[in-house]
Amino acid sequence: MSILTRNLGSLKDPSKPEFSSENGNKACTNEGIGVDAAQLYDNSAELQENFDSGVSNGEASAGPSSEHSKFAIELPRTLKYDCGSPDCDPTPRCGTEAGCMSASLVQYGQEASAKDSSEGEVHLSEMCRTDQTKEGTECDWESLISDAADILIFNSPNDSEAFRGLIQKSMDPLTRFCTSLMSQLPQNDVNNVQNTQIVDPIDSGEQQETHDLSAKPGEDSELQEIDQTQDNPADIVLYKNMSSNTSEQMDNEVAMCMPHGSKAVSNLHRGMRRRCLDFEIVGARRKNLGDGSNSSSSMLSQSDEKIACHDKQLVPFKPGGDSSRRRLEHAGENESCKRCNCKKSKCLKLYCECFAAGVYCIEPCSCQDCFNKPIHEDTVLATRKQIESRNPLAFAPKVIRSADSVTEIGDESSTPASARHKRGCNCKKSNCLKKYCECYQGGVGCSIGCRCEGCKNAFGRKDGSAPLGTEAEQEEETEACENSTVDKALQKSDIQNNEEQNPSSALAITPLRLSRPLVPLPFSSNGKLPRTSFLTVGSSSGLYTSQKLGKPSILRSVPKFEKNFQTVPEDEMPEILRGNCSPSTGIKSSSPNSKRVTPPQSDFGASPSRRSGRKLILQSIPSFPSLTQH
DNA sequence: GAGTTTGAAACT
DNA sequence: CAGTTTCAAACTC
Repeated sequence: MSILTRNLGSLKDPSKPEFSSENGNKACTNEGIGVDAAQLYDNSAELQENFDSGVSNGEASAGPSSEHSKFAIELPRTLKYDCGSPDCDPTPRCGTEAGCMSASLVQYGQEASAKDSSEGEVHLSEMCRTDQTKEGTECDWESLISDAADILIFNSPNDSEAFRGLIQKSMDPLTRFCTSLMSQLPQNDVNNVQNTQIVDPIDSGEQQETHDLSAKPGEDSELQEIDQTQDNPADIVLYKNMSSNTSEQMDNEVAMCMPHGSKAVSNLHRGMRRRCLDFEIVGARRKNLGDGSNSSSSMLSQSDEKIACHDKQLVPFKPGGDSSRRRLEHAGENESCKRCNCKKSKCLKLYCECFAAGVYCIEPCSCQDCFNKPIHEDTVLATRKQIESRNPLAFAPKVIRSADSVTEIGDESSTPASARHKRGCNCKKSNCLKKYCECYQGGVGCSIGCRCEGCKNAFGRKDGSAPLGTEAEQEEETEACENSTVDKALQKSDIQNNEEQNPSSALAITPLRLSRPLVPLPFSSNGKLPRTSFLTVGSSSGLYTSQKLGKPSILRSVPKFEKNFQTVPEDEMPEILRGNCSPSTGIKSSSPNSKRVTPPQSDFGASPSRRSGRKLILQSIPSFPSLTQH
């Protein structure tokens, strides 16, 4: 609790000392580091603007959509955490996304603070209306809901409750969403809520699908276990709070749907903030999983892996200390979770993988003078803002999934791979055969946009030659996905990536830095290429698709899938939204450097993978009106 | 584990 | 915008 409170306080309180931590003095010296709360708020405003702009681009109903987009962005990110899809490589990406989430959430909260509560209310109410009235939007809601569920689980339980209704709703027809939500809230008992929170997040992944039903029964048990197993009192407290505050939260939920629940709105925002900040909870959860004693653990195991990846984000704070240790152990299993080793950047530059990934540094990091910690949240956000101001895509996923079919982007076609590095590499000596190469590292082929020399990228050469060529590479590729050929593989992986990376996805301007591009940690701990890694950002694709296709198509298609799969893919929404949000969003975006940036493309197409269903959903999700370009 | 290589990020 | 420097990861030994 105390932690939670602190976090909230820090977020809300502009006056809060920027650097409370031991490093505080250093931080001040750092340029750009010392940013005041006002700046942060400004960021929020900017974000807001981005969204609005996106809206303007889109349809008339843009207003609401903007809010949607916000939610979508945030929510999706969360999903990533759990998304444990069986296929998914529990790679670091997860962590990254989580980080994104946190960041996004934070910003979101800031926005809320900065903005008029009334305004927020309107948006929310409109959202509800929109959903009710529009089928297309339904998808959005569902996705949002599912996302929300994830958030709830991983982030603060309290907040999650607020969404509980939404989550439940997800199961129900959207049309009834708001109304039912309100009516249901009262009926729900705490247990259910908790269960929902826990379970839903998991759902996001395929596993989730499989486990959803099974999981629910054990939800209570799981929750209990958490309490029992938790080393960290703080975590326990949080979970318990959830139950205690249920009524209040319920109110909040209702407010969300309620047209004029300014209070509700504020609460909601607050909740989001809390989620962002309360990583401990997640950690607790993880611990739980890590203990593996639970019956539920089995189902969580997969997601757990991912979660482990998120350790950084999830466990920025170590209230208890023990928890972090456990996590580490856990994480150790998956080396995929990387930690930085920054010496001079203070982990506030893109040099820092953690920072670049949008995640906080955690214990395992060997960094020095690290400011990339929750305590320095302000600094981190400010720095981010700075960097983004320089390069809006700085935090976008480095690898953008693009549909092969999509030709608009142009260059992309050169590479067989469906995904591309947003800027392209500039390798001179590695021949794009080592992880020095971001394209290779990201499991994507080089494209025309790359300035590499002697490209031999196993995933696809710059010249467009088939991926794979070198024997050694083939091995890797084979491992990774046999994919060199493969769109399918890519798609499959894309799904994961989308969920994970997307957040920031490609989309050009991600208003909220939330999403962190997945950290390029595609490679498995053993150094093999991550199967999923190459997949890349699907979300962006979603966005792209939406733009191209236009809302109508999207909306129509989406609902269909949604119904089939209640779980909505996390990222897609956000990406799409982002795309809208960013004025420039268009299909292409150019990096400040004039380096080539490939917009995310969607490959709607299908992915044969088992996740296909899910993937489709994600892509289709972008039903937001604002998304459509015209 | 230390040292080297590499290329992105940052700076000029 | 190009060139240079800085940085930290990737890699090698």
